Amino acid sequence: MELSPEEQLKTLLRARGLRFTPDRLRVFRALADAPQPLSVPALINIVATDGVNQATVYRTLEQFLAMAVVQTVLLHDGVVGYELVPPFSSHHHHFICLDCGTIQALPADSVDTALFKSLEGSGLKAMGHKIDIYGQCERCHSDTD
Amino acid sequence: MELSPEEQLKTLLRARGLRFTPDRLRVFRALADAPQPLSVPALINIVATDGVNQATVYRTLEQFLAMAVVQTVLLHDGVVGYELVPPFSSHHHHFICLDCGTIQALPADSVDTALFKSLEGSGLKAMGHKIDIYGQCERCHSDTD
DNA sequence: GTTTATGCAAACAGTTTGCATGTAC
DNA sequence: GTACATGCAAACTGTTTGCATAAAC
Repeated sequence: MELSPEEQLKTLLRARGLRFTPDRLRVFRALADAPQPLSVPALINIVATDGVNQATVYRTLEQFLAMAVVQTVLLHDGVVGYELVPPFSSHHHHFICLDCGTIQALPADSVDTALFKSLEGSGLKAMGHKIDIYGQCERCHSDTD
Repeated sequence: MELSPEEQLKTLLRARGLRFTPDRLRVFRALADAPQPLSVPALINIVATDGVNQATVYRTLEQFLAMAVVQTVLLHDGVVGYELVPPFSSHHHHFICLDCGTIQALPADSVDTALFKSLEGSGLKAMGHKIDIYGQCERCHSDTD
């Protein structure tokens, strides 16, 4: 049977002797509900409305990172962002249009297969990755033709 | 004819009304000589031996970023690193070992070819990308066998 | 000679830490 | 009841800024 993401979080916390508290759930949900990775200030801002303290956010992120519940990604302007890792979120890549700035998710399959193939025989064992592709989306591309 | 990377930097600076100074060249060389992206403290540490001031490093990085001479990448522990962009450095991707934290450059060719192939027929036109692969390097992988 | 770059030190912002209190188990 | 989690405030670190001086052009 399948556990809900929040049940999985509870299990993971228990396995480490940590407690499943309302504040930790609030941080988790803020990340789960966000359409994009969140910077620390953005995350603090969101959960502050639920009365979660700054220090608690920092401590929680550190634990989630150690538990591999979240991962860091680089936002456009050199700021570090946090997002849930699979299976807590779906695995995908991003295509960022340099003209109009829209970001669209790319299905992971074809890219991933290609990627792992390219490492064959290298002795490297890939366990995760992050891909951002920049260019022109269909609409902007046809505009310049 | 081909200009050397340092001549190109000079030209780019001049084009913006900025000056080609010894300190800027030292920051540029530190980045060019580094086998990996450098965190700000690491970079400060390196050029400090040449007598470059902290504030100068921050100001120079900001300019290089605006000039698209450097780009930011995410280091293993959620720290932001800086590296030269092509044509100032060769185009490559990174393999980050989750065990020992070392970062190694991957030749771009095989990965890139695979990547562009995966976009065929999508209507998307890729112009640039950034790939980080996480996993175990050869040494750490054999340690756990 | 003019304009930009740099060094210094102060100001600032973001992050971490210690300790008393509250809460999950 | 015990051990962990949280809130608060102070301490700390990294980053930015203003201004006087130095250097590039």
